Amino acid sequence: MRRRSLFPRVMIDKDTESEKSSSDEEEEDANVVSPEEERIQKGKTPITVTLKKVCKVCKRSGHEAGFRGATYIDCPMKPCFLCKLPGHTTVTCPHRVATEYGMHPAPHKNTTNPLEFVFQRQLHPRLPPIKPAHVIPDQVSCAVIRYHSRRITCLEFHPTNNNILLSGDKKGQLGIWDFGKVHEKTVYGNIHNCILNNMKFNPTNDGSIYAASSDGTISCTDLETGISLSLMNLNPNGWEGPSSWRMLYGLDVNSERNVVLVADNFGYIYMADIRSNNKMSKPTLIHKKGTKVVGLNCNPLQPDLLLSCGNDHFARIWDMRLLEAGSSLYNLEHKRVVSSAYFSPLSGSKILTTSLDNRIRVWDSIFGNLDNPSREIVHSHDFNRYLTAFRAEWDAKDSSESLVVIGRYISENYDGAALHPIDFINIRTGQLVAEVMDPNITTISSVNKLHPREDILASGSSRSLFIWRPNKLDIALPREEKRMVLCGELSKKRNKKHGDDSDDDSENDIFISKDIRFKQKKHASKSSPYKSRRNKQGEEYLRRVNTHSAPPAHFSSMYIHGSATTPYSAPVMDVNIVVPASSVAEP
DNA sequence: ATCTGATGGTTCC
DNA sequence: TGGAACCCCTCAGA
Repeated sequence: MRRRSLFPRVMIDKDTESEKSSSDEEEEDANVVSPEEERIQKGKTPITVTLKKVCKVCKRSGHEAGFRGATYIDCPMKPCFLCKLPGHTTVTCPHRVATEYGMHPAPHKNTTNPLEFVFQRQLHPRLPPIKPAHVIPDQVSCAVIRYHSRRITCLEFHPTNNNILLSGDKKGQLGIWDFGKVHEKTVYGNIHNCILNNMKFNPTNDGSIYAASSDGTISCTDLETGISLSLMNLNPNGWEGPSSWRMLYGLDVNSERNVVLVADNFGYIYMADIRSNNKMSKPTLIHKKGTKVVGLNCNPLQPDLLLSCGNDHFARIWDMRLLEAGSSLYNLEHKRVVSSAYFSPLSGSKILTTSLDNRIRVWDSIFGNLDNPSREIVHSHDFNRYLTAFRAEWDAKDSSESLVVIGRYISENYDGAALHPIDFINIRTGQLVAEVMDPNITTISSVNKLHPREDILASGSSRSLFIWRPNKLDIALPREEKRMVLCGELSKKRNKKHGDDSDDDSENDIFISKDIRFKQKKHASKSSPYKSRRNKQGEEYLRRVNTHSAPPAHFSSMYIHGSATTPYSAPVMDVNIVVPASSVAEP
């Protein structure tokens, strides 16, 4: 009291009535002050701080954006966060209800023109149906591991060993995980010293991998020894300021020419010879000068056909034999930054791009008209600064080249939990085929890769890695493994400050592995269904005690649309486009 | 439970 | 062209 009397009295006035007119924002409320306090203050005017409920997005009062429970309420003053069009919010966006909204499915050609017929047959000797439904699992089990110290930036499956997943992170570390033997992982932390942007296996030696990093180098790392050699260093003089520091983003290998292709943040492409490990020729400007080229992809059938994409809003097709500035064969225009562009993995005749305008674009044939995409699928993958860019990735096992996987940015309220699923999309129809999520994984899985040979999905979410596979595969597992249910932290990360840069993060791993088959939402029960055990290494883990029968089907980890066995429980709403009201009614 | 700090890149002027 | 402002659903650790 005595102390306070030295200062003007500060009143905190918490406003709960958002409906109040904004005119009273400026005026000071008449505060009720006891006569004694008034005497102490001796005429000092109280300062009133009014905490008015204000929309954190547009800073206006009358409505609030943010989570209400597990449902995110959009700011009505902004265009739809999903499709970016004005007039409605994400909640009522028709694309949220159905990803195929506004879609013109790939035409089933019923042509009588013999030329077209021949052309069509040449492109698609047989047009198989999308990967059969039974191969898209209706339930998945999942393994989780965390050994990266920064968020994951890229994933790659081993070309011959089915159980090896390679992962790169923002710090430049390269992780090798044998998810067959859940515990086995290796982290190489001394290859790069900042973001590992892309990696690709050496086509002639699957024991080594090439990686492009923002430190401006290409590395070739032996997976066994971790010994790495540098094929290129674009910053030989070290840091001379941001205007000269070159970072490498896009990377691919042209196996016919034995050349590693990389692209930098200033719009240039570089080549390095695999055999001599030397930089070849001079760099070529392939995107707008000064803009980042984030992706390079060689055509699987004709490696001299190159696809690039970047921050100048274009994906561009090039002929390697005539590679010079401005010589692109085609420029595929986008409305915003293109974060990935890939030829289809089998025929190489389709193109799939992911752009920050929240659209996945598909060109059905590189031999056809490339002026406009064949389809644009509205999908939430606009990302913020803390996430790795989303990329739509092909399923190389789908002979119809229709199935694509991509993580989703905006969450959905799944039985009270805000989850960010990983979406399987049929790019011929725009339909959402399946969504993968787990009630325990609340983070956004922006990095996803499908196994080239097996029904396995790998995801990178923040610093964690996930392996998802259908439960039906469990049938083939030995009994003990089949029932193996690990959940929880096996070892706590030591508190370690920066300083000695010893990079022995493998010592600090947090390891989590769990089976999510029967996982229920967190708040369902407070008592833990897990018991503490120790594994062979003496590490503690938690094992699920089977006290309950299987939960309701809608807690399964994978939701299949239109499936009779696993009902899709995401909210179904009327498509009702409304003009945003100036104020949203308070609950 | 609540808060905070580390973080980039794009767009606009 | 450069620089500042801005950016809707982060994440992890304290």
